Amino acid sequence: MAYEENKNELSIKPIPEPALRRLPVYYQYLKTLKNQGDTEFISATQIGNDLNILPIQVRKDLEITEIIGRPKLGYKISELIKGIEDFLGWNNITDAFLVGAGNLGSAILGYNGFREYGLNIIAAFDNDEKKVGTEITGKMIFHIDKLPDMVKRMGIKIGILTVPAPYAQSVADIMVNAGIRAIWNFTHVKINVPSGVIVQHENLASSLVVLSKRLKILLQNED
Amino acid sequence: MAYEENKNELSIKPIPEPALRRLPVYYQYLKTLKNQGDTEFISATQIGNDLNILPIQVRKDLEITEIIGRPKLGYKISELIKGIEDFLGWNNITDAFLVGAGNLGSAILGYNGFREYGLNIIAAFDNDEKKVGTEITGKMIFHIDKLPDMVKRMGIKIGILTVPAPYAQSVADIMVNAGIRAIWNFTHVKINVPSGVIVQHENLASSLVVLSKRLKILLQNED
DNA sequence: TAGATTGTTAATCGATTAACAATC
DNA sequence: TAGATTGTTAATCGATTAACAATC
Repeated sequence: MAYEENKNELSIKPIPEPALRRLPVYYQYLKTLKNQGDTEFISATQIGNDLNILPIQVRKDLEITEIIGRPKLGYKISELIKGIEDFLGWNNITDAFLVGAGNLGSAILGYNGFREYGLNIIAAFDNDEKKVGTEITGKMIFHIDKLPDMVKRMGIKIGILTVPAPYAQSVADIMVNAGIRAIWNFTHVKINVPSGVIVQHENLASSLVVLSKRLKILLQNED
Repeated sequence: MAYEENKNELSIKPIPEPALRRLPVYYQYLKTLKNQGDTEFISATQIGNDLNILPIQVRKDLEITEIIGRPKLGYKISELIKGIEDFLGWNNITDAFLVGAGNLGSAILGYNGFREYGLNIIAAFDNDEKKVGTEITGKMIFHIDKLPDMVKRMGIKIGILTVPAPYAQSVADIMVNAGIRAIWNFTHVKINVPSGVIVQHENLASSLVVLSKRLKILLQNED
């Protein structure tokens, strides 16, 4: 019947972004639990306590991994970890390039933790001849002119943008023309890209505003 | 009458966090407009077009600054800028300390843009004797042992945490004991603080997950 | 067994979007 | 004046939270 069409297996249910953002938090927590190694199962109640999230929200969030728990026992830790990895596709690592090997760029290059989340930054680019040809924490720095060729040859889809603000748009243009489909933008400049290209803007000013408003309210309530 | 009590001037209406996060985006945009200097007024329609936000949402967001626009004309740019500054308290600058003068810490120290958003990082701390006593982009590096005294003497309320993950919790404890009330946490470790202290966790893994899911969906829809 | 915890269905809450009279 | 744009009130949408039977 027509009204049952959307019940079929292929219908893609949209994943709420807030839940998506919480998954890596659970993941890191579960990894720690597993390393401690003193329990095989964990309840949503316990996770919620430790992470300051309501248990019902924990259950809802974990539901999207399609891992099922057992009443009374909770969830099997190893299953949950595997479930999150599978859902987020962390088994097959995605390669990325970074452009702008300044302090922030170097910090990101040096932080190998993203590999755990399926992202491998394989090289960096800069226009500073002094940096070109050197390595930062094991990653080669190439001249920005080499980017288009290398993106095409290696089929790179993700670019990390850590250049000074005035260069942000022009470097983004180079990325897009080369075939980059997703830009992780760490500059505080809004960049324009054609449709079919994603920009994830890491907006520190927004976070700062939230922090200082919360602090202000906190301090106000004290006097 | 009792039922009118919550209508009084003093009742604090909660500010939706999503709207709060968008304010700095409008602010940066308006500053650029002002510098170009070719218009005195701007409509929500125009802002929405340029920023890819629905005009009605722009109006709702700007409403919280209590700046009123004029039908047909729009909002006066200079009033909006002032309105956002006032609402977010950017006139009186807040001082902050940063702990952990590695690459990421240095990047944040070197980025003077936060002063525009009311935050002034006045010094940094580290436990590396080689760094102590030196300056990074004009900011002195002190030994971490000096932190408690200086926090108390200067009445610092905000601490920025950019130490390696294993030190995150213990440094946070030092901050809290010293009197820090808000911690901007750039490590990927969840830290525990007593009530009355705020933690703003800058979770890059969450952003990365959103970016890669969106990219995956984009690429899937192409074949 | 009794009690804790699950998955599921329903209720609530808050943010986004729509509708529209007022107006420069 | 006519039309674009405002502020405000109402409708929609989606995420969070509550309720509860099923169950190890």
